[in-house]
Amino acid sequence: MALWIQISAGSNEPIYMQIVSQISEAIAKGEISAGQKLPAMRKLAAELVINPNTVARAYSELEQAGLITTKTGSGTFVNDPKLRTIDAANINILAERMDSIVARGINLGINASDLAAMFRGRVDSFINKSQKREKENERDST
Amino acid sequence: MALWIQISAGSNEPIYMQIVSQISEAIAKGEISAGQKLPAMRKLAAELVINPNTVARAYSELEQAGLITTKTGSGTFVNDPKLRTIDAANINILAERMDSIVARGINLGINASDLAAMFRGRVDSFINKSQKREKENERDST
DNA sequence: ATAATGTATTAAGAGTACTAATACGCTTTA
DNA sequence: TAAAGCGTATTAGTACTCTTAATACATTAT
Repeated sequence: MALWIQISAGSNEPIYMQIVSQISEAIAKGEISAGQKLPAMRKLAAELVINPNTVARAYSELEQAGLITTKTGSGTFVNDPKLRTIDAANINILAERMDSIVARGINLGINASDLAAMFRGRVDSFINKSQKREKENERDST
Repeated sequence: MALWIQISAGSNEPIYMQIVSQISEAIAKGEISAGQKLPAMRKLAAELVINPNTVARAYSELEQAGLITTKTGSGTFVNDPKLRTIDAANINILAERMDSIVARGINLGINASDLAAMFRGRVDSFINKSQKREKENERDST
């Protein structure tokens, strides 16, 4: 378990957001499992050569999103996916973001079928990794 | 043809971006057709009670995205969709945005099938409107 | 106790978003 | 040709965000 997070300083995306995105996606893909401990804020900050407050900001966002839980003195841990609840407001935000992508894709000249297929492909790549992980975990615990 | 653009001042999304999004989606849905003239910057600014420069900023973004063309002295017009070219760089950006949405959806507890179906639904709603428009245009020109 | 971890506060610099005021150049139209 | 309409460009200022920095504090683990 080393350092899977890569930040690019030249990006227009804020550093704390890059961290949020990468950890979010890692959790969705099952690359980090429930209960697992994330790197300590100071350590991660040192490895990425950024300020600890920036990491704290990222972890704070992730906690607010319900993905992790921080315990003072102990560390930061990934939540159990089963605890997550589907909120209507979040669904709406997701729908709006989808609309934005759909408009962008169509305006780029991509037809409807290709666009849907593309999205399906991205979903599958998440699920495949997630299922791989589950198998590995089963084998490990055996 | 009145004013379909609605901006909310309290939104965290910048005003010029709200304009960009709404016009982009309107173009994708075919609610604005190729060759059609957009509202003059000053007029739109007056109607929305915002600064003309903000509208100029929005139109500038749309032009850079290849969706519209501005002609000094004449006005701003929607481009012909057939002229749009699919760029690899844009596809990658689209893929990244999809990944972000997929992670978000899965982490919210939505399963893969539902997520893909949801996206498909958004795509269809665009296409349906687009086709409706095409029929109306055929009828009008008859 | 000591080390490790997260929390909180305050301050400052850099960059971005938006508004504002204004002037200029091109095109259409009377 | 002159006026009106439209987009372009520049400069300035205010407000907000991102990031770093320097600390100090509270809780937990060893």
